[in-house]
Amino acid sequence: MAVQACIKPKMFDDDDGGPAVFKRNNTASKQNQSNSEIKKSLPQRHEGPYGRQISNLHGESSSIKKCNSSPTKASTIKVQLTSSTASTSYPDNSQNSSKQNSVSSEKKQLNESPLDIHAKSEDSEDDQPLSVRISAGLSKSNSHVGLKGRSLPTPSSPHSPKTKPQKVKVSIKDSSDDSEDEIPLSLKLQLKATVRTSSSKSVDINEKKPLASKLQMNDTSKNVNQLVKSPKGLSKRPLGEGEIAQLSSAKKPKLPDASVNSKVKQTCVKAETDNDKDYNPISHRMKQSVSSNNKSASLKKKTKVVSSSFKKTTKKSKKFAKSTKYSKSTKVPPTSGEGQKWTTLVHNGVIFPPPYKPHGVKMLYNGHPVELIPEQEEVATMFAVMKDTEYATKPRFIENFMNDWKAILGKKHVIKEFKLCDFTPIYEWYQNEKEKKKQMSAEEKKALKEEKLKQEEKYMWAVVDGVKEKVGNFRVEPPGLFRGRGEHPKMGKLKRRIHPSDITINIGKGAPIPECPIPGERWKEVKHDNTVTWLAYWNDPINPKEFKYVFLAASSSLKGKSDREKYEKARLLKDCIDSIREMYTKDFTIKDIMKRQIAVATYLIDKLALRAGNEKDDDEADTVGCCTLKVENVKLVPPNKLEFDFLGKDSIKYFNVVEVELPVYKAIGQFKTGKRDGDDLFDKLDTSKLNAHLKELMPGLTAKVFRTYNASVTLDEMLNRATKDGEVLEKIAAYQHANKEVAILCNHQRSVSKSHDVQMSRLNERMNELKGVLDELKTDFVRTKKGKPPLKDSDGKPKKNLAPEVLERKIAQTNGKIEKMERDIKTKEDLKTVALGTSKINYCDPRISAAWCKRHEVPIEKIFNKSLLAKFAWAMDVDPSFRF
DNA sequence: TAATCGACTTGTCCGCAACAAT
DNA sequence: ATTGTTGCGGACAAGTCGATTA
Repeated sequence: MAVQACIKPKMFDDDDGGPAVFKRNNTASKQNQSNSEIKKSLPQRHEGPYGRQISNLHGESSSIKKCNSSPTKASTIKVQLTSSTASTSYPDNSQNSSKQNSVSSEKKQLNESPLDIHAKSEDSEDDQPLSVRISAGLSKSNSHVGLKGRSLPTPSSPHSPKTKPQKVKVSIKDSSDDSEDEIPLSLKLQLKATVRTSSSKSVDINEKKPLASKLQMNDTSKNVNQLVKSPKGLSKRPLGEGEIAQLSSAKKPKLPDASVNSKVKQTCVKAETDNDKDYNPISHRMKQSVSSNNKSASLKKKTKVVSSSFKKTTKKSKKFAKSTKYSKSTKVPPTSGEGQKWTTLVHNGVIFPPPYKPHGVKMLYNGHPVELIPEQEEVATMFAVMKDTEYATKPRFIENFMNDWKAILGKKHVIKEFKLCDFTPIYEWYQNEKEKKKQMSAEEKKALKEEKLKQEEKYMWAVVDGVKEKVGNFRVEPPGLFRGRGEHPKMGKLKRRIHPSDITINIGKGAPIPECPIPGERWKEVKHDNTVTWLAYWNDPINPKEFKYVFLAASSSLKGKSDREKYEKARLLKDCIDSIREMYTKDFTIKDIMKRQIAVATYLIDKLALRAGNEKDDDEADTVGCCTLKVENVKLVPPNKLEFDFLGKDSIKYFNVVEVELPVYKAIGQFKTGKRDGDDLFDKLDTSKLNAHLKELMPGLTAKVFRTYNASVTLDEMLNRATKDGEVLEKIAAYQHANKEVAILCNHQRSVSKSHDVQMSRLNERMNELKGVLDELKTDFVRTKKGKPPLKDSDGKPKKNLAPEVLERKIAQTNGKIEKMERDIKTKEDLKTVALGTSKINYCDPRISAAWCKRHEVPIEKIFNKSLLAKFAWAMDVDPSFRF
C-alpha cells in the first residue's frame, strides 16, 4: 500500500495551515497525581505553542518570543576564536582538533597496538560524504506537513537551491525513479507481496540491483565507523574507502541500512529526486530504490527487521546461523551475516560492587537500640539513607520495604512495625560519612579516584573485531531499594545483590573467558552468541523475567551503526510521509472500526509525537501511550479540539490541547461513546496491530519512527528558517531554540531545580539594579546636555562630571547588558521544565547539526559535548549541504 | 492470537567536578 | 579563596518492538 508515496500534495499542509495548532499549553508537571512536591509542575509553558506557532500556523498563538533579537554578548570573543578554526567545513577533525585528533590517533594506535585506550571515535569517515550530497538533494521541501506547526511551510524555497544541485549528482537513480513513479500503487503492493512471499525474496530484490551495490552496502554497514582508513592492524573492520564512496552513491537511497528490508521501501524512497518537485503532485513515484534492495541483502540485524518473510526464514535459523556464520566468516566483516553483529569479541566481564561493610550504628526501635546482623543492617541502611527523599514517605514504598526487610529479620525479630522504627542514628552516621568525604583534601580525593580507575580500567574496554571499544555499563548494579518512577507498585522492594552466579557472559569463541572477580564463585553461563551485542546480562532482581544487559558504550561503532540506521529509516519515511498522511486521512471515516482506529492513532502519533503505547502489567506504574490511551485521557473540546491529559513514560505528565481535523474529532467521539473511564479509547488496537499496518506502508516502519522523523524534520526546518547571519552566540541561541521546539514536541521534561526560584529572583534583582543605573545615566545625560552637573550618587556624594558622549556610550552599554539579561532570564524561565538533552541524544539526526555548523561556521563543540561528539563520530564528516 | 521472551533504545535524575561569579 | 551554577556522565528505570511460545 503505501507505496506510492510521494504524491500528495501536502494535504495536511493545508490543513495545518489552517488550523493546526497545537500548543502545549500547559504542560503539567510530570508528576502524577499525588505528589505533591515532587517535581514541579511545570507551569506550563505558556507560550507553549511556541515554535509551532511561530511557524506560522495560524496565527494564533502566542507570541513567541524568540529570543534573540538583539545581538550583544560579550562573550562572543571567545567563541569566535574557536570558531575561526572551524570555519567552513571541518574536515573531520579539524573541528575540535584536539579531541578528534586525539581520538583518531588513538584508534590508529589501537589498531597497531592493542593497548590504547580510548575508543575510537571513529571518525566516521564513512560514506557520509557522498551520501550527504545525495541526501541533500533529497531534502525535500515538502512535506511534512501537516501536523503541527512544525511542518510549516517548508516550502521549498529555502533550501531548494542547495538541494537541487546535489540532486544532480544523484541523477542516476533519479531518472529511473521518476519513471517508476508512475507505477500504480497496486503494482507496488504486488511487489511487496512477492517479496514477502518468496523466501528468497531478499534475493530477488537484490537481483534487481546490481550485486555490487549490494555488497557494498553491506560492507558499509559493516564498517560503520570504525577505523576507517587506519592502517589497521588486524582485524578491524576494513572500511575501504572505495566502499565508502560506493555507499554514498548507494546511499542515496538512503537507508542504507535501514532499508534493509525494504522492498517496498523503494517506493517511498526515491523521492529524493523528486523532492524538489514536490510539486509534482501526485506523481507517485515508485522508486525502486536500489538501495533498499541492497541493504536488505546485506545487513545483519536488519535482517530481522526486514521483511517479515525474510525474517521468518532467517530468524529461526538465526541461532544456528550464528554458529554457522561464525565459522563461515571469520574474516568477514562483521555484519555480514544475517544477524551477525561481530566476529570477534574480547572483554573482561563485569565488576562487582564491594561487599557490604557493617557500620555498627544502631537504629532505634520503640526508642531502644536494636541489634542487627550485617544483612539486616544493610537493608536498614538502604532505607535510612533515603529518609529525606519523598520515597520514604510513600506508604507503598514503606510497605514493600518492610515486607522484604522483615523477611531478612526473621519472624522472631523484635522489629515488627515501621512506625516504631527510628532510622535516625544510621541516617546521621551516613550524613557524617558524606561530610567526611567532602572534607577530604584534593589529593586524597584524587588518590581515591585513581585507585578506583585502576581497579576498573580493565573492565572499561572491549575489543570488537579487533577494535578497542568502550564498554557502557560494566559495573554490576549494587543492591538497594527499588526506586520506580511514578506510582510504581514495586517501589521500595529490596533489589538484592547480584553475584557472579547470576551473570551470563557473552564473548567470542576463541577469547579468554573473563576471570570471575569474586574468588570461589563462577559465572552462571558463558555464551558465544555473535548475533547479539550484549557482553553480559543478569536477571533483574525486581522483575526476574527481565534482564539487565551490559552493552558497549554509545561511542562504539556498533551503536553508531545502529544509530545511523535509525536515522536513515526516518529519512525514508520522509519520502512516504505524504502518502501515508493522505491514507490515514482517508481512513478517518472508514467503516471498519479497527482501521479507523489505526488511522486516528497514526494521526496522533504523527502529529503529536506520541509513543506507541504497549500494554503494561499490573505490577508496573500505570502509564499510557497512544494505543493504551484511556477514555478519560482525551476530552473533546468543541468545536474541534482535543485535550490530552495522561501520564506517559516515566510517569511524565502529558497535557496538551490540540486542534484536529474534524473527522478526527468526530472519530474520537465515536470511540469514546458507550465506554467508561478506564476503558481503552482504542479498544480494537494494540501496538502490534498498529505496527503491522505501518509496515505495510513502508518497510521497517513502526510508531517510533514517526517520533524520530518529526523531531529531526523539526530541527532541520527550524534551523534553516531561523538561522541568520550574525554572531556565533546568536546562532547558538537559534539552535537552542530549535532544540527546544523538538523537546517540547517530544514532551521531554525535567524537574525544576530546587534553586530555580532563588536564582530567578537574584537575576531579577540584578536586572532592577541595572535599570536603576540606566535611569541614572539617562538623567545625568539630560542634565549634562543642559549644562547642569550630574545628580549625587546614592551616598549623596557628587559624581564625576562626564561628557555627554561618554554618558551616551555608557547608556548604550547598559542597554546591551539589560537586553542580554532579559534574554537570559527569559531563556532560563522557558527552559525551566524543558530537557534539551534527550532529543539531542536520541531524536535529532546529528548530521543536521553537523551540517548546520559547517554552513554557519559554528564550532561543533558548541553544540555537542565530548561524549556526544564521540557518539556521533559517524556523522561528523557530513556534507555541509546535508538536509534531513 | 495472546502472552512471554529477548534485545535494544529512550528517559530522567543525581552526584560531582569544572567553571563562573563574587 | 569561596561559593553558586552548569553541565557531564553515570545509574538505572521504562519504553519499543520483533520473535517465540503456549
